[in-house]
Amino acid sequence: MFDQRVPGIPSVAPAPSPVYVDVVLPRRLHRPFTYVIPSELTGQVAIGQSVIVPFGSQDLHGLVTAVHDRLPLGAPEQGLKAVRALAPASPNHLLTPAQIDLSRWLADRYAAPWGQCIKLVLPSVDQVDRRQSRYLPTEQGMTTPSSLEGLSEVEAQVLARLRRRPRGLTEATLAQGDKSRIARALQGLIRKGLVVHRHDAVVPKAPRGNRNFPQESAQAHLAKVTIDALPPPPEAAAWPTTVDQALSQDAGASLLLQGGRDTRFWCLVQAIRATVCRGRRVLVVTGDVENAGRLAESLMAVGERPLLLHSGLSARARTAVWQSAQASSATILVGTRMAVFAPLGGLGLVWVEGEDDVSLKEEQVPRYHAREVARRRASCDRALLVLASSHPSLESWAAAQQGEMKVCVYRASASAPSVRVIDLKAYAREIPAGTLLSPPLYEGIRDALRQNALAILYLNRKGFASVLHCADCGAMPQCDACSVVLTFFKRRNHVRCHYCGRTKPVPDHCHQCQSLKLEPVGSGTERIEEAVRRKFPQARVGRVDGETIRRPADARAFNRLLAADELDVVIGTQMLFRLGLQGQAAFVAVPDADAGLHVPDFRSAERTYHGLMDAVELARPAHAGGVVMVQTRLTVHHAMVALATGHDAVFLEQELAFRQMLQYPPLTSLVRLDVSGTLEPMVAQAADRWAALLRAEVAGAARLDIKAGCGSIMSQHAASAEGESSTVIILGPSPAPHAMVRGRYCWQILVKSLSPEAGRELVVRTRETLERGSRRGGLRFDIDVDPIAMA
DNA sequence: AGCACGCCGACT
DNA sequence: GTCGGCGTGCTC
Repeated sequence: MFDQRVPGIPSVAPAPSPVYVDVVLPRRLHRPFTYVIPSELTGQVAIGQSVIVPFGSQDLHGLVTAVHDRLPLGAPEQGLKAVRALAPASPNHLLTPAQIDLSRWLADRYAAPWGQCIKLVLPSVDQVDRRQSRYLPTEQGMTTPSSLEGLSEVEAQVLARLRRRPRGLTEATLAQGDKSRIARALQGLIRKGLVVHRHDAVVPKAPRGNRNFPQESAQAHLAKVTIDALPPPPEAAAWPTTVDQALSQDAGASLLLQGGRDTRFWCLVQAIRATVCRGRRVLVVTGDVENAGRLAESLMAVGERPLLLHSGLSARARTAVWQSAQASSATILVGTRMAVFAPLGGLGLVWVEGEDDVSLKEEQVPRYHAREVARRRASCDRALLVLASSHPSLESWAAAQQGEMKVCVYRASASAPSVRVIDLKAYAREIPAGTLLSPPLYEGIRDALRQNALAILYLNRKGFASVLHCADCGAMPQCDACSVVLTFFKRRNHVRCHYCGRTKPVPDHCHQCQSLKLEPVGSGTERIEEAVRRKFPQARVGRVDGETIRRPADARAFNRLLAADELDVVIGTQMLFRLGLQGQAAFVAVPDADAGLHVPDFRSAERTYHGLMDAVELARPAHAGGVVMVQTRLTVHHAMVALATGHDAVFLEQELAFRQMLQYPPLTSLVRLDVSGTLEPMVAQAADRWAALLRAEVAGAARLDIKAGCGSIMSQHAASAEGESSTVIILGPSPAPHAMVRGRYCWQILVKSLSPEAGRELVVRTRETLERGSRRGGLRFDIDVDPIAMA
């Protein structure tokens, strides 16, 4: 069809139609695969097009990333398969250049296979409906008497069933109940030529209906008027002007917004209106499903019509939302992490709500951080990026300090409760063993009960490790090199650093105060609930944690209980902050604020501080009697000082200084490498090999630097000690904190580097060499760029 | 990633 | 002997 040469005119190199395509498949594969374009598809295959290709024994949707008119380098010369079909010409199967770029960026940024990244920008590539493939008896299978063949019992049964249904049966129908047995029999029958497996590569049906919008509340129209008329909260008076200026900048500005939940929501509504006025679209991303739902509902209540996208929706519902976003029928989309890839064009505002939330980081490959993707999307569309939270992440705050974004702090001082930091050491003798109930805490609860008001106890015991601490001063032994808490191994009687893997004998005295009372901590918090119940037998006590609140329905039930005034004291973990109890408690206590510091992670102080801030937010304003008590043995810790004085900057500046001193993010860039497999010695050996490879590369680069530059010769010793002079530092390998996960042994290596690219590039290069070697023992090599926690 | 194939132990 | 569980290697 393309080859319409006019006869008579000599064929002077007519632009040849491409004959080969590179296809990226939605699998964990690092390279594209080359296919032949069959003659009937000549001229119809373009970059960005989704195609159906045979891959092994299955048919897959893949994405065309390149077209060639001759065999591309590296492709096998024979045995190439042909593209089976084009995916239907629906927007569902066509990536825009922007989406291709985003997926490519993601693959580079997070050292992830491109195919996996494409799944995020085009979820429907993964949906070739396998249930539509059918098994059919062949002619031979229809005619041969089954008794004659060497068939197993199951094979004979399956063949008999298929003979009765010459149009074939789907695997789902055939394999009811007994999957693998029948699948195996089918393979046997196929091998014997009695059955064929036919893939019609049917594309999933287009979803019906337009129920993608959350229910509109009856008062929405009225509400819109109300909020417009509502004066801005005094602390955020400057916001409308700030947003207006930011939106007017053509380059795409970034703002770091810090404030309470209600203030932030007001700011969001203002920003949305200003953006929509300019004819541009809005993407709002937040950490958890409930919050996304709540935001969407609140936006509905003020008259907006956001699309809602999160992992709680069915695949079909998600596809529908995706289509609506692409079809431009919506201007606002609210959702969780995954929503940051929604195909919403012409963005004017990208809002990350709760930008410090760790759930914005995906823990599966590709291990992206939605905040970073949001940044990328905003910059591609020259949109305004707003990172909003009650307490900024250190990353974002440092970026603001560097002048990369403007900071807007809208704190309503009037709504702050009175905060008291209690020194547990001072009450050591008065506290019943293991209960942590100091006299002031006890009084606080009693006062709240007397007023018939709510008391909340926040127990931060997430990710507890076995750690030693000094009973006198509260200090915890740390790794000299990594400055993270050392984990205590009782059986081996040693302490170990999870970052660099070094072990030491258990120290016999505290380095801070020379006390000899170093003891393991960790069990005290469990007894608090019991102690509260015993001390206040008349109080109605409720517990909120991962066990009591499993589903959103549980949270609603709990809220109903509270609303009906059925609870006096609520004890809980971070889960407390998701219930929307902000500003409701007369008394909030944190019996053991240090608990969060017992996590061997350089971010443990930041997490602890954020948890404490969230706890403070649960209390009423001081003028309404709101009191917060925070108990600690580390009263001089910057988190406690910041909390006691109410000056965020105390914490942020001090913490940033620590990170700088110890070369942690945000001042350096971190990559965690996971080596896992079924045989421990092989895993350990492979991890050693990778670390050695990395060190060799680093040393090689350092030698080059020396030759080129200063000429001073680094001694062997200094080189192997990886001194400050090096821009890349390799820590480990060490067994992962949870050394065995699902029968696989895990080891990890940390790569610290001054430039993010240097670390990433080094890691990717060495993985290639490593994977070229043997892959026995089920070894896997995973890369986590900017890890948020140790695995 | 997902699938087939092959080897091995448990059971009819 | 058959069944089904894993470990291993391959996919244009």
